[in-house]
Amino acid sequence: MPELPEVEVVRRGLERWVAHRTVAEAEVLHPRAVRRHVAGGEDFGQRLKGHRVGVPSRRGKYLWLPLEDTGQSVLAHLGMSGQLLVQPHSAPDEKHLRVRVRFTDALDTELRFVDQRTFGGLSLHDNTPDGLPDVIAHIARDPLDPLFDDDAFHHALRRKRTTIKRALLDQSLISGVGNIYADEALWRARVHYDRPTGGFTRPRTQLLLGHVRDVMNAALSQGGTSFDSLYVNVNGESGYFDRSLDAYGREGLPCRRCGTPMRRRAWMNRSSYHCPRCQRAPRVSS
DNA sequence: AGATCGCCCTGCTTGC
DNA sequence: TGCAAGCAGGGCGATC
Repeated sequence: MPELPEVEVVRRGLERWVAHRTVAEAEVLHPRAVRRHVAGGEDFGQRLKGHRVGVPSRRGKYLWLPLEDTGQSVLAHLGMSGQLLVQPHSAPDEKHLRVRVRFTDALDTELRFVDQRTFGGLSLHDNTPDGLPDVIAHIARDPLDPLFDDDAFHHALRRKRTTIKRALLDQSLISGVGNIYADEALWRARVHYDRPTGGFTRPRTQLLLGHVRDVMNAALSQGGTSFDSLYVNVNGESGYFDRSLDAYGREGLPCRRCGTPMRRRAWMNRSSYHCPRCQRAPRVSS
């Protein structure tokens, strides 16, 4: 499940292996992969053809490839199971290959979007004056963005009548945090997922943000070293995703701080993992 | 209008 | 053994 660090690893791979190449042909093999492109797969391919790719950018879990001199970008979201792979032409098609992009140069590689569960996809959008695809203008900056405003985040938290894990997953408040890193950061900060945000003090917000950044940077430093030249996103198969987790997936296992068995709770159609001792539930649970 | 919920999708795991 | 249900879950649109 790619979250910010995994997507950033992909972005770096694309910057190295795809930037500044000109599209010869884009082939859509599954319509759902480009469902956000209303005009359809054929049109999507035609519009990429002949354009040069600029430097890939990222905000939260979204990444995009600017198409130079068009004012547009190819936006990508990996969803649950998406991968962007740079493969030799001769590599056999992956079972869940959805989109293939070939380039005009003589390098023997092509870009492939592979996605088993098809929650992810590619689409083409106009850029805002900031160079951001217009459809993600509502996505907040992510906590590794130098322009992320800690103080504004704190005030937004206090304004919202919600609980802390919901807030961490709200991409309009802070982007790039998914279920896994939310649980990890909350465990590190010793905060229960159902704690109301209205009562957060400035130091408590700062502490939590620090842990969010720590856990993401740790994952990033692992991921940054484990992909090779032709495999941009390994998505769980070869190393960077098996980083040590302290909370997520550890139901029944001893808390690494206090030894108390970790708990899993059904939460918003998914799971929340926490230590019942280190992360005390609020008195009035919603 | 802000908060909440259901749905999209496929493969692996679990249980009867 | 075989099938069905459960589970993984980000984001968007509908609904309250």
